[in-house]
Amino acid sequence: MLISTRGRYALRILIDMAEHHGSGYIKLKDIAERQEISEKYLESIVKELVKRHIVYGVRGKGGGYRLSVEPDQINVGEVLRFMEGGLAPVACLEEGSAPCPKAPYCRTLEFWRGLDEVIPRYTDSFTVADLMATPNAGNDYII
Amino acid sequence: MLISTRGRYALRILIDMAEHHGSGYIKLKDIAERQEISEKYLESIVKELVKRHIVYGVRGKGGGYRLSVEPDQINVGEVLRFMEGGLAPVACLEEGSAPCPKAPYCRTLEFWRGLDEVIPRYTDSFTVADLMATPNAGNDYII
DNA sequence: TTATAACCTATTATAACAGTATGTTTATCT
DNA sequence: AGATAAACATACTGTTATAATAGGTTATAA
Repeated sequence: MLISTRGRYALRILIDMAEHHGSGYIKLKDIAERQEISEKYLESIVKELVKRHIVYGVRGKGGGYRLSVEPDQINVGEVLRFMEGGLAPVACLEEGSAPCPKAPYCRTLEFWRGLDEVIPRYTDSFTVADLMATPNAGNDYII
Repeated sequence: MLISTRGRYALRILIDMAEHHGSGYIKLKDIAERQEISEKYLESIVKELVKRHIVYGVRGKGGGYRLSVEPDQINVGEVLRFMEGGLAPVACLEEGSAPCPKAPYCRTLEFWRGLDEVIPRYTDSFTVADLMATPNAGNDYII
């Protein structure tokens, strides 16, 4: 599995925040209820989004989270990459991994490199705003 | 990680077999030595290739394995898919998984579907013969 | 000063991955 | 016929990542 729940949930959190902006700060508890994800688990995901300055949080009563960037400025590929710690399809292309000694004569390396280009080319062509506008079969979601 | 060692090694085995065809049957022991992969682990991978009729094996002394199909007829995407049990980038698109109840109003589903198309479009455009012909930086591999 | 909500640290259950270990069957060679 | 060599089969195991939980601390508003 290329993308785990961390990447998937991060996108859902960002879309949820974008859809509920304007009315002050958004509580994790509310996101958790709407998205049917454990609040505690969301915390660990939002923590990363805060660290990356995509979201900012205010403590205490009346506090919560807000996007610190417009949805059309949040790149989906970038979010997935830092949530997942990279999107390399194979271990030998993970950044920080030791260079493979077989690389000079490897018959598969170029194939993997190509796949490793194709994925970000796709993911990076989306912003959170694009996801919000995604057409759905039965778009009857009550906001 | 989208692709585990099983998929990676399977391709290396197939390329190795293609490069050493003609001289009778190829012993797993030899492949294991050339590829520096444990023979026992290779067994479990080749087993799948035999099951899929891409490779066939002959027991006993002088036995070994051979490709049962020409390298240009072996699709890389297909090999990866059955070795990995699918290449879906997210759990909700795995075949055999329960349909997601959120699908009708999911803002990310179409995005994932798109990624799930992009990956096979790339992988399926390669055959084992293509991999063999892949240009390398320092192609000094001794066959 | 109490309620609330973000923030922080540690722990845990499960499953997949990557590989081992041991043995059985089938074929060839002497 | 017997030794050897290879595929084939089944079961087990250590390690790691995932997907959370649990329990607490700090900051803010009413």
